[in-house]
Amino acid sequence: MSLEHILLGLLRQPASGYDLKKVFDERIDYFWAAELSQIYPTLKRLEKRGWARCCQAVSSRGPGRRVYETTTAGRRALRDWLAKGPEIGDERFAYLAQIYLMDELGDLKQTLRFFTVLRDDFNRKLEALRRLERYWVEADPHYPDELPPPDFHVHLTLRMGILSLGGHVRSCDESIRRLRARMDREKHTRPGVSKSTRRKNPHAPPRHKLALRPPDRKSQTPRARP
Amino acid sequence: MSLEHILLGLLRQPASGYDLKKVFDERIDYFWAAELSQIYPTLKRLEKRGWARCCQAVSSRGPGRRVYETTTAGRRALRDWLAKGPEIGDERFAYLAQIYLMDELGDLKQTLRFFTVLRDDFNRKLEALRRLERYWVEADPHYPDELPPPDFHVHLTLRMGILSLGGHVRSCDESIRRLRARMDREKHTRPGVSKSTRRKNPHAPPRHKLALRPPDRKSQTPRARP
DNA sequence: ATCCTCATGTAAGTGGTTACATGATTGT
DNA sequence: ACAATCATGTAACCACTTACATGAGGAT
Repeated sequence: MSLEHILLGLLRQPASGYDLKKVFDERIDYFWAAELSQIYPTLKRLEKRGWARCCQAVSSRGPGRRVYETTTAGRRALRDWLAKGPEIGDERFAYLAQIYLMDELGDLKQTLRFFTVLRDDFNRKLEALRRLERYWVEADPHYPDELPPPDFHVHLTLRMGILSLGGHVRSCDESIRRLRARMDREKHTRPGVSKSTRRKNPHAPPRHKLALRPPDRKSQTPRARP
Repeated sequence: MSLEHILLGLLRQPASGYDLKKVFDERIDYFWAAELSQIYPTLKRLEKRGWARCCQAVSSRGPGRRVYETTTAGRRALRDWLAKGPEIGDERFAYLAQIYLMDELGDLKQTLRFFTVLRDDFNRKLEALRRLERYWVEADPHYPDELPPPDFHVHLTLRMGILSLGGHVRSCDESIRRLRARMDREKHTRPGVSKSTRRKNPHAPPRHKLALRPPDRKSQTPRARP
């Protein structure tokens, strides 16, 4: 479980479950989400396993705080996780599945609308990360070159987030251009409802010429499974 | 559940659970994975709900095939799903979490190794998709402009996959450049084990200057929750 | 004989979400 | 008085994975 290891990493600085939730929402958000209802039991599990220790603390309001901290055994587990290389699961992208099947709507205008919404969403997230980066640049005169190692790694993570989101936005832009080009071509060659934009019979099953297996089937990258 | 809707889309052409598994492994793989043990119960559920119908068929070897097909009610459900806009969950990226916490290893060389492995993995996946695209280009003289709508949407999906994976590879390349630059600088300014590459005390908790909340906290994009 | 592919499934477990329960303190 | 924030948690559910069970037919 990755959440366990992430908590191990964050708890190198003591924090309560409630504190951690804020860290996720305010800073980790763009690559990992976590709910309190999952954080609390995970903390207990870490404690039971000896990877984190807990001490009670008082709060000005509300119930007593349970402040956790990673133990040396916990840090060993964290290092093992980091050292065994990148964990790339088979990520699932529902929006790609939607595009794959969107011929069902039989209307390229809807596909176009879908892509613009998608683009705007990626772009909003991208802007949020860029704001964060700008803030760091302004706050620290020698950002990012002179950063101490922990901050440098945080910086690397943020850069990855910004660059890959930028890639997503550009992907959408390219698709939107292609879509518009195709729609223009159809409008000019046969005005009115063309046979390509609107399905003649919406109940006819779609025929995928392209959905053929590629010739070198065996040489395709197999999914990484542990 | 997205798998339900994906099956609804794929079953516009009749197929058995076993057939569908192959479709996932050979073509859908880069944006959605599915196991047989999940596909079979889902098919039953779709049938019970009236979104798919099933008919028995014989097989030359092995038990009888249960061939499913989407019903008109099922296609309505599929269209509703597609029409209600992109489904962008809070994707989790364990490898970004690993980078975020990798200062724990206290050795930039290991971070660099991590990034090169990551880059190679993205690149292998990218090459697989490019091979697929090349195959389509060669097989069809007027690819992609003259494609019928279903194939055009499959094409759009593949392009999105290729472009965003390309973005990931470039992100890794940039990080690798930055890492090398920093390592070079350290080597020249203070030869031997420098205080930036190696942690003096591996048990000291890391201090994150950058892990501060940005000034415009409230204006950050909230996660989309339905 | 033994293994691979075809073809169906079940059962147990994991990682995560949604909804609910509780109660103190502070601000409007 | 009412809502928001602080702070803890539980219970039920959901999507998905791993491991297991079964058995026919063809290939080595």
